[in-house]
Formats: sequence, structure tokens, C-alpha cells
Amino acid sequence: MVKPAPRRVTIVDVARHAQVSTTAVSKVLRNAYGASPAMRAKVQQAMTELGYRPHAAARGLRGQTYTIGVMLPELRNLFFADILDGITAQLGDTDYQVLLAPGCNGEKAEARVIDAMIDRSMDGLVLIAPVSARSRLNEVARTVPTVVVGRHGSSPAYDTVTDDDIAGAALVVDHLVSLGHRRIAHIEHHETDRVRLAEMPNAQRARGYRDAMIAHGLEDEIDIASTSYTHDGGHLGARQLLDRPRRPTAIFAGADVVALGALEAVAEAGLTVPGDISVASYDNSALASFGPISLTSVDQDGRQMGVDAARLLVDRITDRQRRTAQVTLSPTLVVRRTTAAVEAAQ
Amino acid sequence: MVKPAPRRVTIVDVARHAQVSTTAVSKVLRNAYGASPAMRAKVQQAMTELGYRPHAAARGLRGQTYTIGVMLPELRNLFFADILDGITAQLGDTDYQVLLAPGCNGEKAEARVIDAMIDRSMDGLVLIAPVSARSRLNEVARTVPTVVVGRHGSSPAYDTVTDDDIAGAALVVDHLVSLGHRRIAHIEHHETDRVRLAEMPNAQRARGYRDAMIAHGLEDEIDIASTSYTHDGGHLGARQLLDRPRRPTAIFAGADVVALGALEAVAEAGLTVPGDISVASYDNSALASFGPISLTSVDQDGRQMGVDAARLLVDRITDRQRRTAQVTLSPTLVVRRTTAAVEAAQ
DNA sequence: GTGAAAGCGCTAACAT
DNA sequence: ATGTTAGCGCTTTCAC
Repeated sequence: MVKPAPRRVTIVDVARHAQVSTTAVSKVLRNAYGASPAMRAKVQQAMTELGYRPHAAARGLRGQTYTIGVMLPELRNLFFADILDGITAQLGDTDYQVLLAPGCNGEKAEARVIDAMIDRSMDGLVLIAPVSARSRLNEVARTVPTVVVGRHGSSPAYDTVTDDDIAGAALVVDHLVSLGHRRIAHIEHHETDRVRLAEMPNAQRARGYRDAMIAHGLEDEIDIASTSYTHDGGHLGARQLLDRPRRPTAIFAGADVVALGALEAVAEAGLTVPGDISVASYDNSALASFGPISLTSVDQDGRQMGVDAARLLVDRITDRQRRTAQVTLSPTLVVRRTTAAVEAAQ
Repeated sequence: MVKPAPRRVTIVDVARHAQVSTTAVSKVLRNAYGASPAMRAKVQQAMTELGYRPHAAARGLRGQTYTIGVMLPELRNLFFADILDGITAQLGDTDYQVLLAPGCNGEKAEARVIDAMIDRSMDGLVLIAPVSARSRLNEVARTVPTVVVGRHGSSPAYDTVTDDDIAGAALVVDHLVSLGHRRIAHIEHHETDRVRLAEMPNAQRARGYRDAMIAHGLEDEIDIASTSYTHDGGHLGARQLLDRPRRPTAIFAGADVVALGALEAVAEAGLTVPGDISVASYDNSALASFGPISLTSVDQDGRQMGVDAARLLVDRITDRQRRTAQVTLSPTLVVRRTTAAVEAAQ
């Protein structure tokens, strides 16, 4: 139907056109030592004249591919988009190109996707909230420079960037307590695996909630609905909490999407927010700031997390022996219209 | 700090371990002709014993990389996530791995990203709502099998999958007219480029709006605010429309996110929806279905678009000479709570 | 400073 | 049916 494109311009074409060796072209390409300014100019001119573009895959067979792989568990979570913005912004000046591996929920899919990235010889990996076993992550990091985002705990093999989820949960509890609330409930993402209980953000948020409640002398008021970080999970969790004999006056949802489900359940129960019950959550995604919803939520500066992750990754590609670093960012609370003084509820 | 991973297992290791030639291993890998069942078994056993995984980049230097590249203009648009789901679902059974190129708004960034995918020798490309010139798309498609999603017009070089945006706009107008509305305004994404006026969905929706209004004898009521498909664009557009001497009784926003901005502007003007004014939009994203918003919106089966795109792409990889196909899907209208009979507004 | 030549892991002609 | 060999486009010794 259509004539195929002409053969690709290669390093050989450039070398011939510039009357030099392929080695010289390669050196110019990599800004490597051993090329005189005169040669550099000659080669560069030939490159532009021929419209040469290096073949990343072929380069990878010996050197680098200039490709960074980013794995995200879920495309629909807008917070991840912020992280990605930070990564691409930080990498914008460099020669690195970012490619994403989409939607890998579950350990098996995650393993497949990570393997796929390694098989495509990416120069570095950013794993966002991975669920794989720690040993597996260490193994991956030994194979290719890796930064893990959004998972607590340190490793000798990979750098980490996390938000201080315990502090974030405390911000919410402090805020609600200062509004006079005592019966503050939490909707968590159910977790059984022991390592994940220590490392996953959801578990840290639940722990932060507990700790903060205890710090305020409210240990008897601790009340947790254990569902999942989804819209339905929020709906279900809120229904459970609203059915309690002593209904909570405030609900702390572990994520914005959970809060949305909770808001629906509250409305269905004929209650108003924040009149009858306050709702706060975590992530401060675009949903939270949207006017009609206007959710009080913990902000995690995802963009900054992405910037840090990219910086750490490039550093590690440069020096694989450097000791691993753990970056922890402090969250802030954005108070909006879903939380109010408890008096209003009585 | 950490000992590097051992050298990768290659086809040579497998061949030696199975006491056969590398060719034999390659044949087994590709299910190619010329390998006896006995040899096949022997090689396969060696592969699993050694934990062999083919090096995609190296394969690509001669044959395929088994990688499909998907370009999306915007990660935050949830509709694109549906398309991606369809693509990955359809490709789930095959050996192809999907990689995404993130956020490339603007022709220049788009060109860079597409080049990057070609330089990484992807086997096929899915371009979602690209803004590049038609000639450029044709050139890309001559280089690598390509399917274009969400852009009207046919090409001899690439297959297309689109939603019938003209029909979708007509669904909205028909619905509003049936509710008694006559002063139905539209917020469009401003477009000047001639080709894009014919090919981009936003332009098609505006055209569908005009055509439908005319079909209903309402050509004198045609009223368009020309802003952009963003939250702010919706806000601005709605403010313009609300300031008209004869305020519209219904607004058809070109996208859900536009409708959200419009809803805010309507609320700020002290008007209610759908009491004072009806609002309908396009995309039926998760935002539209969210309870408190509950937006009447046109549903484009994004998932099906992804499935079709992936199918067409694999077909084209198999046979590059096949004639190009154009798949057009029919939208449906999902009526929710932001549209009501016009009597209520008077 | 420059270039010839070997090889990265794999596929595809071409023997046998 | 099986193996030998020559590349794919690039980087990297290692001579000069």
C-alpha cells in the first residue's frame, strides 16, 4: 500500500560523509575524550546534514540506552501523575527519555513489568509504591540502578523517596482534635503481609493515626474500618463506621478516593458534611481541591518526590558504588470545607 | 556498596547447556520452523534451568523487540486510561509489552517522544490524539506500524480508531431539545489550524453541535464560547455565556473537565444546576459519574477503542501491506442530574 | 588525537 | 532438521 521508509541513517553514513572513522563519530556522540574541536565540528555538521539520530537500542548493547523506566501501580491515581511530572521535569535537561510501564497491580504483574524493563536494558528504574518482596527489590537494584518511591524502610541496594506518612496522619488527627473532635475514625487499606505492614504507606498512615490518637489520650476512641484504598472501599468503610452504636464525628480516610466513597455513603445516610460529620483524607489530589468537593487533605508534594527520585537515580547511574540515600519529605495539611468544629455536629 | 548481579544468561549459555547450536535456541524462542519436538523440549528445559530471559533490545537489532509504544498527550485525562486498559487487555495474551511515553503536549514534545520510540525500535506505535501534522504522521507510519486514535480523517499509511464526535454532539443537543431547551450554548476548544479543524475531536464536536442546532431549526440560537478544554477554559467560557444579554438555558461543554469549570462559574453566579441552567458534557469520565457531580455526559467506550487499536496494530505488524482501516465507534449519552426540563428554569 | 577491529545478544541467510 | 556464519548499530579496547 505504502512504500517503506528509506533505510535509517547510521553512524557509518555519518562517518563516510564526514570523511572520518566511525570511532570518531561515536566519540562526538558521547562527548568522549579524544576528538579535536575541528573533528567535532565536522562530525556534527554531517549529523545535522544527514538528519542522523542515534539508535538507542543499539547503543544499549554496549553502553547506555538513555532510557529511564518508571513503574506505576495505577494510572488513575492522579498523585502518581505529579510524581511523574517531577521526574520528567528533572530529566528534561538530560539526554534521558522516560518510558512508563502501565498498570501493574499485584506482585506477579509487577514482576513481569520489571523484567520487561530490564530486558529492554533501561539505564535506571523508578519503582513507585512497588508491592514486591524486599529481596526481589534488592535483586532488581543489583541488576540496574533503582530508586523506590513511596515505600518506607532502607536498603543497601536502592535509594528511597518517601513521604512521612506517620507525620501526615498526625496532622489530620491534630487538626480534628483542635476542632473538638474525639470520636475520630479511620478507614485503612487492609494489609496482612508483615513486611508491607512496616513499609507500605497505607500501613504507616494507620500507625500514624493510632499513635496520634494515643498522644492525645484518645486511645479508647481508636476505631478503624479495614477495607481498601478505593472508592468502594471508602463507601463500605464509611457505612460500617456510621452503623456503630457511637457514631464517629470525624472520619480520616487514607486516600482521597476513599474519602469520595465515604462522602457518598454519608450522603446516602442522610447526613451532611461537615455539619454532621467531618471527613479528611490523604493525597490532596485534583479531586480534593475541586470546588464542590473541597476536601481537607494531606498534601504530599508528589512533584518534589519525583524530582528527588530522578536526581538520586541519575546520581546512582553515575556512581553505582555510592551509599544509598533515603529522602523523606514532610507533608502539609490543606484545610478545606469538609472539616469543621465538632459543636456543629452536636 | 553492593556486589553487582552476575552476568546475564544469554542464548550462548542456553545452547551450551542444552548441547545444541544458538540457532536452535533462537528457533525455539521464536517458535520458528525447523526444530524437532525433542530439541524443543531440550532447549526449553535448559532455558528454565538457567532462568534465561531473551534480551529484547538485542533481538530488536535484527528482528522484533516485542514492544508497543503508546503516546498519550496527558496522563491526567482519565479517558486515556480507559483506552490504555483496552490496549493492554487485548495485548495481554501476546508477547508484546506496552510502554508509555508520558505527557507530550505540543507538537514539538510530541515529535521528540515519537522519535524516542522509533529510536528504541518499537514494533508498533499507538498515537492517542496526536497534534502533529498529517504529513509527519504519514512519515512515522512509513517507518513503523502505527495506529492513530481519536483523530478523524483517513490515511494510506496508518489505521485509525475514532469516536463519532459529530453524532455525540448531536446526542447532547437532541437530549436538551427534547427537554424543551432552545438557547443551548457550547464551550469549545479554540482551534485555528485548518487540518486540525477537520481532524481533531474538539472541532468535530463543535461542528456536530452546529449541525444539530441547524437540524432542529435553532440556527439563530447557536452560541459558542471559544476557550480551551481545561477546567479554567470551562470557567471562563461559562462566565462569558452567563454574561450574555439572553443567557442560555443549557450549556454543552466539550469535555467533562470543561463542565466542572463551568459548574463552578455557574455556582459563583448564584445559579443552580439544573434548576437555572442545564449542563452536559463529553467523555463520561470518572468525574462525571461521581455522585455529587453526576454529570450528563457522552460516553465514548475508551476501552473498546483501545481494544480495536491494539488489534489493528498487531494486524499491521503481521502484514504491513494490508490496506488501512478506519474504525468509528458510536457514542451514547448518559443522562444524569445536571440536565432537566427547561420549564424548571423559567 | 585518530582509526582498525572485536564484540554486545540475537536473527537470518545459507550451507549441510 | 541442524549448524555455520555474517551481520544489526553502536561502543570499546588497543594499536598507531
